[in-house]
Amino acid sequence: MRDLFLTNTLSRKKEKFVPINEGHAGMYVCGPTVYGEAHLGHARPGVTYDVLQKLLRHLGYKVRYVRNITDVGHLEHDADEGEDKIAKKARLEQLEPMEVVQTYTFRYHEAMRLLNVAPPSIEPRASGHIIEQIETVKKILDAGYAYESNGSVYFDVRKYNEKHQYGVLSGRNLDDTLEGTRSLDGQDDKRAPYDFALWKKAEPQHIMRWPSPWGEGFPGWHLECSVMGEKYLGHEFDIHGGGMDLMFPHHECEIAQNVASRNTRGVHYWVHNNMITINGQKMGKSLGNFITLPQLFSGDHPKLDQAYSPMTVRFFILQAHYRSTLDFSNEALQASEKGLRRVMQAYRDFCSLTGRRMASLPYGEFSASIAPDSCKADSPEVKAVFDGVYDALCDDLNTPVAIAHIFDAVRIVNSAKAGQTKLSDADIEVLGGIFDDIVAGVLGLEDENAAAASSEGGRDVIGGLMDMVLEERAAAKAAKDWARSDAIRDHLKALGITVKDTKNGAEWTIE
RNA sequence: GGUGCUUUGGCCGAGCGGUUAGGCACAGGUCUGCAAAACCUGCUACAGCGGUUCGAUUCCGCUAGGCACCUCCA
Repeated sequence: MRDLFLTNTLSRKKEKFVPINEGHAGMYVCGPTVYGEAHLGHARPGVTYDVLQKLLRHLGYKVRYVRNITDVGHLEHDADEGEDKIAKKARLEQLEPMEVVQTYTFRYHEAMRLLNVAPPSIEPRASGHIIEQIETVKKILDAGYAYESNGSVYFDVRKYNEKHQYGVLSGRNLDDTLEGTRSLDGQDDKRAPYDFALWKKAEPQHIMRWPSPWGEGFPGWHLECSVMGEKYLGHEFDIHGGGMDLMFPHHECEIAQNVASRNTRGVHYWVHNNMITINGQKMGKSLGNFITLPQLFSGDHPKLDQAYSPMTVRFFILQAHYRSTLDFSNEALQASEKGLRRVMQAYRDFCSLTGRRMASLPYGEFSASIAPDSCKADSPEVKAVFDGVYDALCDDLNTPVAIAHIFDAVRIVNSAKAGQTKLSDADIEVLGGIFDDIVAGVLGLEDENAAAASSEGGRDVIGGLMDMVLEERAAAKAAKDWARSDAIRDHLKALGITVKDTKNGAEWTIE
């Protein structure tokens, strides 16, 4: 099996991925808190870990991918009167909290589906694991790393830090943390400002509440990931992903909870994606500078010059390394749109040239037609593409470099199409594998044109009609009736069909 | 204030002690009734100042700018 290297936040270094169980990979990723529309920022982890998951599968691992839905416990502030995000939204919109959860879970799924982000193996919800969370709180209390206070239970960070290291992940020590922690009102129940809630007492007006040994309440935000990760992936598992902004305190608390409740940090590889910025600033809810995914897809936002297709957004994200910030701009998105079009056009041309079919991957599936560790290509150029693509992807998921090599493949295909070069059968097989397994499979780029034209067998009907129309135009051209042939082309253009004349006759694509 | 990251050509964005990343845009050419696409060619940058080195965009130091986390955030 080809070696995969990942940057582990714990060591701040690239490490070779060695799974706990050979041939298997367990991965947990922090999903959304479903109290609002998903925005461009949410697309980044969605796409990043989708690619990681698909790469692992392509390399031969059996993957269990768990991505949670946070539907309770995520507070506005860490203060006691901080309101639950879901409950607040429910109050504002006069809905049941679970109506809010349902609405935005559905919309999140819809956005992910459009981005061709495969659904996880398991998508657990915090509210569905209250019992398990209560059990974990008990264990932490029993271990002496938590205390009850006025109906709430808090994690005793100082006590924990005596034996263990609070801050291993984010690289800070307790004194730094103390120095930076603001004193918020309403924290009287806590012994120290950096202590965090495992269980919160529900105030009388609080709707989402569950009985517990400490009275009616609800679980603290950090708890769900520890609990559900353990439940579905085991005491220890391989990979935990999430946004860099979750590193502290969320993931730090997760590690502390794991150690306190089950005596292990639990996670072997911590992977963190960087943020998407706009005008150099983090795109986020609190700054209000976000563009939602539906807005992006429709173009309906003052900052958008045009609509951008889901695949353009996906390609845009993949053109930067996941650990770098990525700045949103119309220019950058437009460049991605054109670059993507070039890749997909070459993929289409490659298929028609060689009589292959484009990989049509049902939602969530991936392709594995070539072996990642043996390249049978004849030409050095094709070999270089193969090596370049796999080396890049296995080197900490370097998608921008992989894409750079895919553009080399595009050039190879275009040269062949122009009759400038010939491809051997072996070269065709390797290139086919690159397109099917990597472009369509791992990177998850699908042909939006083909999808439109081929829906429900429409391609055959449309194809027949197009043959008819283009024959008509060819006849006009033969008679040098340029007005007529241009009129046909203009008319089709107005319908969203672009016609290009090539040496081999007219070609058409639907926008 | 604490901690960490970052500064690449017109734009986006990789990378790294000695190599042209790549895309977009731009210019010229080939092809073409026109258009589009494609192909070929051109465009060689790494904030500033020092240092280490045979050699630095890449390592070290300083200066300046930017960002993130420390409070909810993907």
